[in-house]
Amino acid sequence: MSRRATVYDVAERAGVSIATVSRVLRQPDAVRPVTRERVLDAVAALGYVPSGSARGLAERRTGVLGLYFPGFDASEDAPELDVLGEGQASAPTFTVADDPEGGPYPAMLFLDEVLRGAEVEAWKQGFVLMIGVGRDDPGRETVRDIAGRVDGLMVLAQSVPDDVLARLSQRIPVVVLSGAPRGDTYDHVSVDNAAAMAELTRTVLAEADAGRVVFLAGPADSPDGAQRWDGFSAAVEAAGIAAERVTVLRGDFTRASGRRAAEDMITAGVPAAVIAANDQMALGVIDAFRTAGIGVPQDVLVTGFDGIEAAALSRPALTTVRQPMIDLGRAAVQLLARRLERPDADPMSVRLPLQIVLRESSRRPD
Amino acid sequence: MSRRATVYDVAERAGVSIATVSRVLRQPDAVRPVTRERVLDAVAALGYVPSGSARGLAERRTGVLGLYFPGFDASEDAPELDVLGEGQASAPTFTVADDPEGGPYPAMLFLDEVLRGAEVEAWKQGFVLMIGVGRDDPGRETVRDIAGRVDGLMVLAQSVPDDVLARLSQRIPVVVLSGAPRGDTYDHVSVDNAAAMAELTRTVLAEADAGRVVFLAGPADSPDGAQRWDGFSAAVEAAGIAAERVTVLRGDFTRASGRRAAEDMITAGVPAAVIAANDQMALGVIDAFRTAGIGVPQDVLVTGFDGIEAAALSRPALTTVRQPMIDLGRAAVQLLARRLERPDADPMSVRLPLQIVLRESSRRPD
DNA sequence: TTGAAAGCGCTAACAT
DNA sequence: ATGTTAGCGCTTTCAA
Repeated sequence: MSRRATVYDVAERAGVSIATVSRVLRQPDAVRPVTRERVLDAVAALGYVPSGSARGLAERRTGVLGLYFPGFDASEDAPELDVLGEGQASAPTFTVADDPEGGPYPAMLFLDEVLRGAEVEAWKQGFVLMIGVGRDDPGRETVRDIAGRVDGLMVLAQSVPDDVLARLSQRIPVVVLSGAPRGDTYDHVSVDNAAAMAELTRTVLAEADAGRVVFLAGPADSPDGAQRWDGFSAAVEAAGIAAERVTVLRGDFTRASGRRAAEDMITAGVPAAVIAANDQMALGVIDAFRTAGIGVPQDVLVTGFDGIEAAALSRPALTTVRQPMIDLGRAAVQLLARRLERPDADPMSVRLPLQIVLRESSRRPD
Repeated sequence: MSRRATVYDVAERAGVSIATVSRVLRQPDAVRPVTRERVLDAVAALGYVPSGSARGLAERRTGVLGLYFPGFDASEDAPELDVLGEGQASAPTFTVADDPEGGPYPAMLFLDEVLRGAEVEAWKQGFVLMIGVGRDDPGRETVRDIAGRVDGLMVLAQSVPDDVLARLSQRIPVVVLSGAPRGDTYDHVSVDNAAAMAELTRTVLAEADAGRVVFLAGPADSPDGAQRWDGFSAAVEAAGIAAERVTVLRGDFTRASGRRAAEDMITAGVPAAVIAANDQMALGVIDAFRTAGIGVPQDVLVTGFDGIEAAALSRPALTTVRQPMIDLGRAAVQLLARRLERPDADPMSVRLPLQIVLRESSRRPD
């Protein structure tokens, strides 16, 4: 890996100018076949790979789309992994075990699916994807760093403060994912959290006494969480119960916080139904109830929100509202691609449909 | 979004030179506080975001790691999604349904988990990740494109031909994931497919007649698939059966191909056990057997390989060999980070342990 | 069809 | 502490 080959090296070796080298790579037909071959040979011989930075600088575009999100839920305390350490050679290449309960990592979650969608669509459209995960940087370096390297940026709602977002969008198109629309400065893809939660709540209230329902809320600063509360409280009020009278517990969207909340409920008296602001917490609730010997749905109904995979596969299967996560990612890419083509088009807001999925956990046995 | 602000604009507005602007951003302490403030004000006022291309060119490094993989399994025929079309406004914001069977997209698969691992580790180490998914490009443009934009590249085994890989590694460090080690030119992270498959096979042979076992192989060009076959055949021979006598069916790692293979088996006579080269195919086999009223594990044992999530959650739960997918991704990033620090270190090969997970599908009922 | 030369926007010596 | 300047490696007019 001596010194990296550049256009100059290739040009010299092929006996042509750097302009010709560039042409061979960009518009091969503009070069005489003989010349082209000579250049291609030199390219191969030198292992020449064009510098993306130089090209990006000269072309003033990169062909890369950025996706930025806040940070990892539980993965922040991912276990240490040190493959570079000693003692590798002596380790066994496999072990045998009876089905171990859950590994050290969480299952596929919201972000993974959004990412998958973005990948698929970027791939279809011929873009490359750059992924940045926020760290606790005061100066918001990471997101700016990414913004400087891409043609367009997708950000998860609330992962970036408004002022930073405003500045970034001065440089490149920005698409905001989910959450409440933020004015109409940016392109936006969202879902109708409130409407779906209201409907889901109505369904539950058909089976459970509105006065004995507990709402398990998300973190106070989550816009999605807030919208879900809005939908819930609207439905409860419509059923003739003041929202203030409902028991509200607050979690942080993690499974563990759901377990804790359920333990509190057990202490205070098991409710008729628990409506959680996301699946993870709902699953935690079910965990804790099971441990305590309380049956779902026999003794208490439970619902979630998001539609992660684990919700479909839990026992009992969890009633939830499925977000079109993959399509959210895809839509964001489409919006970005569109704006890159037509920079001056009006900001567009796309609202994707949610799907309420009724399953065992909310269906009182006959 | 007039013209993008550059260092020159900022410098002019702040009444300083471009060098000072650059300093304020790179080494703030080297600038007098008053000056720094002036510059920062100008930055904010102009919405200045440094160009990653220019910076990368000048610094000769980007801080980005690349991850390249072949293409999407089944997602190539992902359904059309057109969010930009008409009629959006009138669409309902949600729908209600009883638990729908499987959506249009596959569950979280091998690649998704590897990706997650890479993300986590890149995040920990302060790198940004660039993801490229291969298209059927003759000139291998995509991977070269990525290689030109990153400081180091991770590729999935067999997703890139040897000659291309060799060329790329002339420019930047390359880490190859999984599969058989390719000489010792690159850093490498792999697993011992053969040993684990041999052990798994032995376990199955303890319950099923070796003469009545079917091996469901992967595509002929998969090195992982080949290694799994090696392990299987070794175990079978050790049991006193010539490998040639074993019935071998070939699939392409998809669930559908597993279903087809099972249908063939049903026609030819249901075997005592099916050992599949990956989980997807094993799940397909179970699908088809269930449809035909053949019980797993009562009538036939089935095992997979990979340890994807769906394997743990299927009915019956699938015996498999769990790959440390997340750790594979993390290890690759660690290897890359190490090499960027010490470019001349000897190529390193890390072998991660597999875990054989015995579950219902291979456990003959008492 | 090919070459010469002027940027693209930034960093990092080197001067001051 | 700040300014000047020479690249970094490529694309793209404009000429020849």
